Amino acid sequence: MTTARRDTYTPETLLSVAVQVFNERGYDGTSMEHLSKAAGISKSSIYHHVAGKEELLRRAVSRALDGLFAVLEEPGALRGRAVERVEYVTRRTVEVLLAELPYVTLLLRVRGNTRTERWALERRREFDHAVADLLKAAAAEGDLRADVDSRLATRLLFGMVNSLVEWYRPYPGADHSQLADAVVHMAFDGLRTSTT
Amino acid sequence: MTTARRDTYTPETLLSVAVQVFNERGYDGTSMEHLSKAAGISKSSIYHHVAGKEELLRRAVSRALDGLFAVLEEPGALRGRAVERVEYVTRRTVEVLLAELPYVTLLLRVRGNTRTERWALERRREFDHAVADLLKAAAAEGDLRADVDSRLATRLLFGMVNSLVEWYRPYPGADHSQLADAVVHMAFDGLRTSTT
DNA sequence: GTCTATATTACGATAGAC
DNA sequence: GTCTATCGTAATATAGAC
Repeated sequence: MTTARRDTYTPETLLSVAVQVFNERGYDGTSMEHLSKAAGISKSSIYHHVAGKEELLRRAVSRALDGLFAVLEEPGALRGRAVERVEYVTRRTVEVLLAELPYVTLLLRVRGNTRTERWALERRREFDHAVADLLKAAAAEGDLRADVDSRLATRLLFGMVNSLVEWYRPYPGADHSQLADAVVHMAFDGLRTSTT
Repeated sequence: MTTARRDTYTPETLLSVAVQVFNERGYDGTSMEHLSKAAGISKSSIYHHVAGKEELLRRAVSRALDGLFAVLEEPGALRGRAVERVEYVTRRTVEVLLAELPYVTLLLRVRGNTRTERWALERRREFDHAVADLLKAAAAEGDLRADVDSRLATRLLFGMVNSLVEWYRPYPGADHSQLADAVVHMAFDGLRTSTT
């Protein structure tokens, strides 16, 4: 668990170490002792950079949420037919998830035990609702199946997207857009070769 | 399966209380004090029924794993075209997940911090691998898309299925087969009305 | 079977030297 | 900025009465 020590830490560089440990052991399963060993500095040195464990969590989930909400403001999410906007948001959500993998991973595992965690859950709900509205509009325009509730479809869609954090591990030169294509294709066209 | 509250606890009735608290607070975020208050007995009384916190986790994930692996032995998973077997296993997995919701929920959240958790993760991998083999066979028979890797397809499929534990809450008279239909339909035929 | 009381360790966080 | 030392609390688990 102990890693090589760096020159000096900033809140940001310390955060990257902490998030990695949080994701390996779980937030509640990670002690300040675990963090200090992973960072190569003492427990008290960590408190020089951040107020405590929960601030590290807050910084991490904030970064993830900022990335996700920014997608909703991009032109591709605001213009065109609803179905195209849904596909765009889905694809970009995958890309943000992969680009900010450790931070989004931590966000998706928050349980709600502290105020910070409950705030994160609330913001996630806002994001999901925005996408659910898009799905509903796409169904109303006749481009998406109307026999499945939009809320259910959104949940299944993001269940699939979010599950990427459970197994995807980046490698040098990884092509995120290709994986995003596969996810969008499966979500909108399904696994089967021909519809029955 | 009896759910009636008894005068005194057995390991099984205590387990149902513990699993509920584990799922609300997370396993690591749950103390024996939390469990004792939820069960209405003292901490030391819990130790009369089980050896400790980890035994409760082991019993819970074992129950979930037994339910999932049993699906693979059912006739529908062993006979017929591969694509039909995949659909059958998917549908039955959803049904087992919903029938044993608290136990499967806990299983899907283990991180691997203890030996019990690592054993659970290993068994989950075995299950996923069995389904990936089925998917590969279905693609080889031409019934499933061949342009998506079978392991990737399996991961996305079960990402969607497993995400049910994040939001589904049972209610009296709930129709699990209907939800299972919706999941299978979305996974195999997609969200779109017409393929492009 | 359940309780109170307690042993023992681990945890988050702080104090103060350098 | 980092350290050692430590505080106060909360954790898992046990002892022994009833």
